[in-house]
Amino acid sequence: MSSPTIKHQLLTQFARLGKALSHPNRLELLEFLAQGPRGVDELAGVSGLSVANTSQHLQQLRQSGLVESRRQGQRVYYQLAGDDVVSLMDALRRVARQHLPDVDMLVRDHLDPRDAMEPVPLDQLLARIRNGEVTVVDVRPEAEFRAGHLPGALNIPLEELETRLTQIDPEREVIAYCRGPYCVLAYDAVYRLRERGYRARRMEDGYPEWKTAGMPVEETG
Amino acid sequence: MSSPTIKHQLLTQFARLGKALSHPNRLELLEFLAQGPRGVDELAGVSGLSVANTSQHLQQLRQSGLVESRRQGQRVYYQLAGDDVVSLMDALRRVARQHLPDVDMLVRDHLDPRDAMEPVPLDQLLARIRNGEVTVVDVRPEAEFRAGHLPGALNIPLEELETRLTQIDPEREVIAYCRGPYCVLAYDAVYRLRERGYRARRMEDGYPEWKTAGMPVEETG
DNA sequence: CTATCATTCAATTGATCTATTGATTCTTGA
DNA sequence: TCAAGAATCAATAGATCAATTGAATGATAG
Repeated sequence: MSSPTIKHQLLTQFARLGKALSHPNRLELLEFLAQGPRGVDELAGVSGLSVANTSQHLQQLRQSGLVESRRQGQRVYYQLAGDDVVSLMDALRRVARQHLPDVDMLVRDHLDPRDAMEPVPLDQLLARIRNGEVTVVDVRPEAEFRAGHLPGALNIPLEELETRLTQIDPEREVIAYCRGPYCVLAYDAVYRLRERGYRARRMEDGYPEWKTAGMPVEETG
Repeated sequence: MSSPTIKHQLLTQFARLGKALSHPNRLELLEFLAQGPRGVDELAGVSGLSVANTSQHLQQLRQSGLVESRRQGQRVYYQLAGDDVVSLMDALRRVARQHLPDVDMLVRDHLDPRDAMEPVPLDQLLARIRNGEVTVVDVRPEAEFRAGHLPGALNIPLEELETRLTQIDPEREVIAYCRGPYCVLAYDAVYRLRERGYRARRMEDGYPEWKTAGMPVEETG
């Protein structure tokens, strides 16, 4: 061994990252943060955790280098440390899907059946948006939509889908998207739209991946 | 929340993967396994762990889906579950390097100074090997070399480097490689060769990445 | 300066993880 | 069938981690 000490130090550091990814609550927080910066209470709200607990998990994430925080007024905003964190989570999901039978089963049983309709790849979609061929529907809650969305997207949170169907042209194809590849919102939306006769498909991946891929977005700053 | 149960189940499964990556010894085992299949006692030997401990870590890795095992005779061989596992580890290293100051410091202080010489990218190297322009030196132990190596590579384990210098043509450029991007063996080799006046450079990444990239290899067996 | 809100800290308990030890299973060769 | 090597299993003690609780900090509005 040329330098076991350095090697071990490096491995210990890498393991810190793994530890950060080893708790479901932290992974959920990372998924929310992939949407964009969020405050602590906001994150506590959507994840159903106590504020103190959320804060502690976020600090672990910060110490592991996955997220950063900045203070703005009396609240603290957390955000992913970089796009490579999104890539890391993608790699994690891909391996899980590929090699954990339980994951494959969950996805197959609960998500895939609704998705016999193949998802639309990002790059193809951009061209069709510019041609005005499709109606892009963002089914996330309004707050997330406001923080950033696809160009020309129509925001219809899932709960309002039935009541706002009239806003969607039945002649044009509908592309729904939400938070990410395993976000069920878009699946649900496509499912319900198809039930009503719309030609609906799901966008492959979600908003964070779209943005990470360098595609144009509309942001409210 | 459309289906919190499924979501939570998925996150829990993803967390299993993170847990597998949360201990330095397991990461080290994964790095060795990235070289190719290995027996338990072999892994225990190179990692310095007891056989029982090694076995238990390997079983955790297997349960997390990262590695597979098969019995051959009286010994059990473990191997990575797929190339996506290598990608996952790459993503992990990249994020660590980017966002953990300690890692960047370690790499900068101990590895980078020896590497002012820029590493050779994989794709460029292949062409130069075929032209016969370079001497490719594999500095890993002989056992690992035998399991698989770059086409035409010369195996000179680091300890034997000084005694076998005569086998290297001083006129041709030397490209050294070993186990991976953070393997210190190749750094050491380049450093020592340069001390003696050779034109030596390091291959970017190591044998596992080369093989994963679909490049040609020579395998025994 | 005080009251209030958002966040963090500190301390506790119960749960999970790790390395070691010694016994056990499984396979091969005699 | 028996003995030996390889790997796993089972049980233990020490360490680390997670969620809760209540107190403490930091920033803003009045």
